[in-house]
Amino acid sequence: MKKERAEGQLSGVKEIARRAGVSIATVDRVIHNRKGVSEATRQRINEIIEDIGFQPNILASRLASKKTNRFAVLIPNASETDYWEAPRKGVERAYQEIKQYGIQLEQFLFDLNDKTTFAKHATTILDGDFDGVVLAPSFVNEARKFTAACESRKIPYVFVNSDVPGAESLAYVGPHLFKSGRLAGQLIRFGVKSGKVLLVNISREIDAYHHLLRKEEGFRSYINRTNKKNSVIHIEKIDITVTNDKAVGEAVGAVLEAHADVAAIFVTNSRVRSVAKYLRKRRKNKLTLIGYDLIEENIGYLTEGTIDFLIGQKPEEQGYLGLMVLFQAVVMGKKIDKEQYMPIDIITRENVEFYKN
Amino acid sequence: MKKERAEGQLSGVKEIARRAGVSIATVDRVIHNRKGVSEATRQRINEIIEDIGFQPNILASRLASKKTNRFAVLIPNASETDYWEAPRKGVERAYQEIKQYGIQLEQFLFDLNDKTTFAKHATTILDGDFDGVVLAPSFVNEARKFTAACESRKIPYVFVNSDVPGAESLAYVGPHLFKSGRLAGQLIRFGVKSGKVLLVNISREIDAYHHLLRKEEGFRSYINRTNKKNSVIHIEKIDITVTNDKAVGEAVGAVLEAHADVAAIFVTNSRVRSVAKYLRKRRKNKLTLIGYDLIEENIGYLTEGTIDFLIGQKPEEQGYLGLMVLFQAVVMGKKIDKEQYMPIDIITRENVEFYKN
DNA sequence: TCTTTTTTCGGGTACGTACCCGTACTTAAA
DNA sequence: TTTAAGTACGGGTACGTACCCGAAAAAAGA
Repeated sequence: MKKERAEGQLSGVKEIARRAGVSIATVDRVIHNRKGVSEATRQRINEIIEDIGFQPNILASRLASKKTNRFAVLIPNASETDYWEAPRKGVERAYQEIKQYGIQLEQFLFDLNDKTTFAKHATTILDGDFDGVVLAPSFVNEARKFTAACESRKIPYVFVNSDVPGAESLAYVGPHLFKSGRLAGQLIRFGVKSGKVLLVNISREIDAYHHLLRKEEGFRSYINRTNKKNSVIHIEKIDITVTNDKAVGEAVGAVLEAHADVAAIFVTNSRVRSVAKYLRKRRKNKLTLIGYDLIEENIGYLTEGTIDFLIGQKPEEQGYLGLMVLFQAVVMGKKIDKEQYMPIDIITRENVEFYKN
Repeated sequence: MKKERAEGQLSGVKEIARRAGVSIATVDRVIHNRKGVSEATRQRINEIIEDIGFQPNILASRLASKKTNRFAVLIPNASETDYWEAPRKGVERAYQEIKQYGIQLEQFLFDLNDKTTFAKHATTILDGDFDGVVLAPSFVNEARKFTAACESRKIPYVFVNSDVPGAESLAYVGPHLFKSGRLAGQLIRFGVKSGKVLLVNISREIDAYHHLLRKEEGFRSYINRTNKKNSVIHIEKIDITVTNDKAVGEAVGAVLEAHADVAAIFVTNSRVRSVAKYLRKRRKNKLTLIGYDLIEENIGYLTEGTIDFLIGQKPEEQGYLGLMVLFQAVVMGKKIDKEQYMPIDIITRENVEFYKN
């Protein structure tokens, strides 16, 4: 523990002021692009800043300016599946790290079964004088409206979990959906050399823009591209919009009876648990089963062997990074990569413990 | 952007002082356990601190106390394999984040082929008045000596990449070696139903404590446990201590000729590239090949299909977390989990791009 | 030339905490 | 009782930056 910080006299506004022969206040004006400085001195000071590579002391800066930034988070609540608990945790963790910089956070959780809750919260946020928003655009049209309003109010926003192409978001933090579908294809082919594979989409509403479909495209892309003469996999597919376990079981069961040679099943989201439940009851554990997300039920089926692979999308990390990106951009003025893809984790019984929570 | 930070008057030493009817200086003495305060007032103040849940403003604190902490990093240089470039990057990234808190960092890179360079740097560090060390205990005995010296000097240290059981380290940040071996076993079995599997250790010196052996144990544990009557995998094994490509190729080739029914090869570290090079030349691409680490050459073989799986250990994250853990413990006074296992990433051609660098 | 307005700048205080220094008060020694 | 040696505490300044306010200088108007 030394005293006398090394850079003490070399950097800092004081040194700049000294070199430029002006006061600290003037330097400060230049740094913050405020008016009241002649063009000549402004340039002189800027040169010196460039010269010594001035980096403002964020601690002192945030301390002196009692600025408070308000950020909003708009994501689904965790009632339907507990998937969204993880991003919440990540957001919370990020918040704990940055709140000492004078950040205030408000969380708005909407109901995945009720678009109007999204819209309602969106309005509240727009009226709430926020400096940035992290949101999951689960309802594409509603999200479009909201982000358009943000843009006109110059409120930066960050997408997490799924993207809305064309929007002027600060960044997207989430998985590359197409590629994660391809990965599922590769995993299937590693264990299944030929035969039929069943692809299952389970979601209350599946419209043309639904992100499940992009995973499906990726999956088909891989399987079709790697079909060789001595190794052909054929894809069967069903969309299931009634999402309770019973309905899912019946739907899947029907296909399996019609196609006895199905060797593997790929479920495009965390609902894989419903399929696992069915397979387990029918003792069809030999089927390779692949799905998404480390929710508790899925982990159970993975551990006991019904599910072979889960694909993880780092949900907590998404929440964490989503808020951090906003912070870095708005408070620290850093440039941000617009696309921040999460690693697509392959999770098995043997490594699941290191990915939990 | 609001002014008037919300907590302004509610927390802070000033408020504590007001409530206790003492001066700020006295409160400060209590907070830092300095002497010069009567037991009565000390208790009164501590109660108030508890009461309002006082959390010191780290910004102001670090600003006011011009304390500088010096940390040292002692890891291999990146000459032998470029694996160690990643932890370096991680350390650097952590440093960029914390240097504004008055942290100084010195990096010492030793030669993996020369124990004496480790020892030499160790001495320098011990003489250097550091407040903490992050080290990779590549040479177990030398590391033991060093950490013992650190303990007697009360210098906290953190292990990265591999652990030294029994040491009083602040934490271990790295993979769970045994479990990562098990994972390799599972991946192999997913593609290979029965036959022989070749396990290859490649390292200049392989003593009883070598961490490669713990991966081997994990691998054997999985394979043996899952051997069933209709699906038996037999493990062949070689240790290779001459590490150039040619020697490795010859050694592996000899085994493959002797055992024509080897269906898969598991290399316990990043040297898998040497085996891949051999297999590729001999056009034995149908063999399943699994190894470790996302170094450039390995990625090449993974992409073209010679290597099927790489197991990643998040090397950059290890460096990042290693330094961060030290920072959190020494500067922020946080309690640290002694075991910080990295996720064991399964990497294939299809998801490798999201794990790079 | 003398005002008035505008531009340009410096002094000084504040942010929340750390810590030096000085003082009043207590206790023990003379 | 006087003196010395603590003990308990408060005042005040500093850290590096932000920003208010007022003053000097320059420009514009008269």
